[in-house]
Order: sequence, then C-alpha cells, then structure tokens
Amino acid sequence: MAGLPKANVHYYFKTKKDLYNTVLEDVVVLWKKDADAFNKSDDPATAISEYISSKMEYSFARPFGSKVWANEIIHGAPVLGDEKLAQFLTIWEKRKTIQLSRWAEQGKILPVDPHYLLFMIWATTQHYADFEYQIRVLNGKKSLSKKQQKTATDTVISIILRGIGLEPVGG
Amino acid sequence: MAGLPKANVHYYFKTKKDLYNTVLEDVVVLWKKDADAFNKSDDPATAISEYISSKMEYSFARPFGSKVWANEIIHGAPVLGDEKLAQFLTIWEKRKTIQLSRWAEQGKILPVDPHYLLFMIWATTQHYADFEYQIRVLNGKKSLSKKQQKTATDTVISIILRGIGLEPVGG
DNA sequence: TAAGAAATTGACTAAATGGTCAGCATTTGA
DNA sequence: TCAAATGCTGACCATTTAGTCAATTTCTTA
Repeated sequence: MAGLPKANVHYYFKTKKDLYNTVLEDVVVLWKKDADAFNKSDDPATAISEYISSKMEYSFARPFGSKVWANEIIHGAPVLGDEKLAQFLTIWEKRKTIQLSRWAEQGKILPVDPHYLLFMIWATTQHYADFEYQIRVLNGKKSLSKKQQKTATDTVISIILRGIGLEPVGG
Repeated sequence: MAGLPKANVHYYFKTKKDLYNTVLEDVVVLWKKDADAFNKSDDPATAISEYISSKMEYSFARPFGSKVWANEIIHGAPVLGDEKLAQFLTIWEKRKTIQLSRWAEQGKILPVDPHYLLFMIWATTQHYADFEYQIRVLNGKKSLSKKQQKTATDTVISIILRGIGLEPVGG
C-alpha cells in the first residue's frame, strides 16, 4: 500500500477526523510557542525578528502542518468548527496586538494597525509552507537551498521592520 | 438541491476536473491583468501601490478563485500539472522580477531580492482571500467593512513601500 | 403559436473513499 | 520460553461523491 495500510492508521486514529484534528492541534501548539517568543523581548525589532525567524524555520522544516491548517481554513473550518477556531485565534492574537499597540503608543514603531501587521507576518511566513510547491516550481523544481532560505528570511524581516519604522538588527 | 442540481453542472462541465480547470484558468487570466498594471508606471511606488491595490480588491470581492488556486497548490497541483503551472508562474514572474531588479540597480528601491519581495506581495494580498474565514472569525464573525478593507490595503502598501525604501504615495 | 433547440431536473449507476474485523506477527515480561 | 498484550495487515463492507440518462420545462423563431 501507499505508505501505510489504512487499517494501521485506524489503529491509532478512530476516524479520519480524529487524525486531522490531531495534526491541527499539533500546529496550534507549535504556533503558540512562536507566539511566546514574541513576548520575550521588550524591544520590537528583536521580538519581531525572532518571531518571523521561528515561523520561517518551521515553514521550511515542517510545511505539512501549516498546509493542513490552510486547507482547513480555506474550506471554512469544517472539522475544527467556529468555536474552537475562535478560541485558538483570539488567544494568539490578543497578546500580540496589545504588545504592538503599546509599542506604537510609545513611538517605538510607526502607528500601524496591529491586526493587519500580524496578518502580514502570518501570510508571508506561512506562504513558504503552504505554497512550497509553487515556490519549488519557480525555483527550477528545486527546493530552496539553506542559503536561499536565509535570504528569504532576512528579506522578510528587513521589509517588515523597515516597513514599521525600524532598522533591521544585525545583517 | 443545494444551489444547483448536479446534473445541471454536468450540462456545462463534462467532469469535475473540467469545472475546476475553468475556475483556475479564470484566476490566471485575472492575475495576469494585475500583472500588467505592474508594468504601467515606471515609478516603483506607483506601480507597486497599484499592483497591491488591485490584488487586494480582487481578494475582497472574489475570494473564491484565489482559494481554489491555493487549494490546488497546497495539494501539489494535481489537476493543473507541473508543466502548465510552471508555464503560468514564469510568465507572471519574469517581467516583474526584471522590473524590480532594474529599479534596484537604479537605486530607486533598496537592493532586495525581487523573488522574495514578490512572494511577500502575493502572500499578503491573497491571504485576505484564502484566509477570509479566519479573518472573519477574528473580526467578531463579521466580514471586514469597506473601511477596514481600505485600512488593510493602506497598511500593506505602506509597510511594503517603506520596507523597500520608498515613501507611500498619497495617504 | 407550434416545432425544434437549449436548459434543467430527479432518479439511477459507478467509482472512490472511509471504516470494520478477524487473524497473523512482533514485542514484552513473568 | 511461552502467554498475553500490543502492533500490523488484507480482505471485506458502508458511505459518500462523481457521473449518466431519460424525461420535463423553458426558451427561440419561423
């Protein structure tokens, strides 16, 4: 059979929905960890760089989870359901938007609406997971090399940071 | 029946694949139009603003096409196939990367790798279509208002432009 | 307004996908 | 070393989804 026999999968997961749910919850846990990294430093340039970095790394290393998540959202969260989705999302979002608002008030970053900035970071970083296939095709049917991954990450970080009035730290 | 009876759909499209393909090709046509807008002005701030604007508008007005595209890519282009995908993508990308490189050489924008800048623009703008559902949930289960849509668009444009060393035009 | 073409439909069949189960293989530990 | 428990599998059944078809309705236009 292809990979595993179905029956074997059913030994570990009662239904397909169960399997799917497990993958989704794993993603949630991982993304929550990234979210913590965001609140580690009180310096916006550092915090945002770290956050983008870790999300990019995850996108390159393990794109599958993000793909399943994207698929779930595209189809209107049929498995997760509204309530669970709302719960997950607001937990992630709240602390970050609060932190971004504070920085904006303190004049540490330009006064940008935190929601749309967050969407931008999510979209851009997860794009490297979700659209992995498209990127590979555009890269001559080869996955991005480590060097290219670094360039991509640096580019994202520098555009976002400059975009909100910060100088990229380091490189 | 739900919306249309199946048999009626089959009257217009022989197979499900046919229908799917038609939707995908429609998206390609529309995105190609946006791509033209990109080459209209020789001023980077204007061209990029226009490009982002029209992609955002399309994401808000007709998210379905983008969703089908995203779904197709996430699953490895099983219907479109490698060749067709490569064909479409390179056509879009070439002219834009060339233009961006030229601007970078002329010192009109910061020297950023055009590929990753493009990915960023695609990811961010299409996010509002593909993740429409997630955004709605985060917005209290309401779709973004016209005003919010404008703020989102302005935010994306200003961050990207500033991010590559340009002052946002107008607002 | 009647004849033919185009559009629409419900009821059926085919294919694909999800799920069950009985039995075989492998690991664990008294 | 040999039960008992755990893991694995193929062959079968159930449900869902895709596709067909003949019959009906709605449009054209002579």
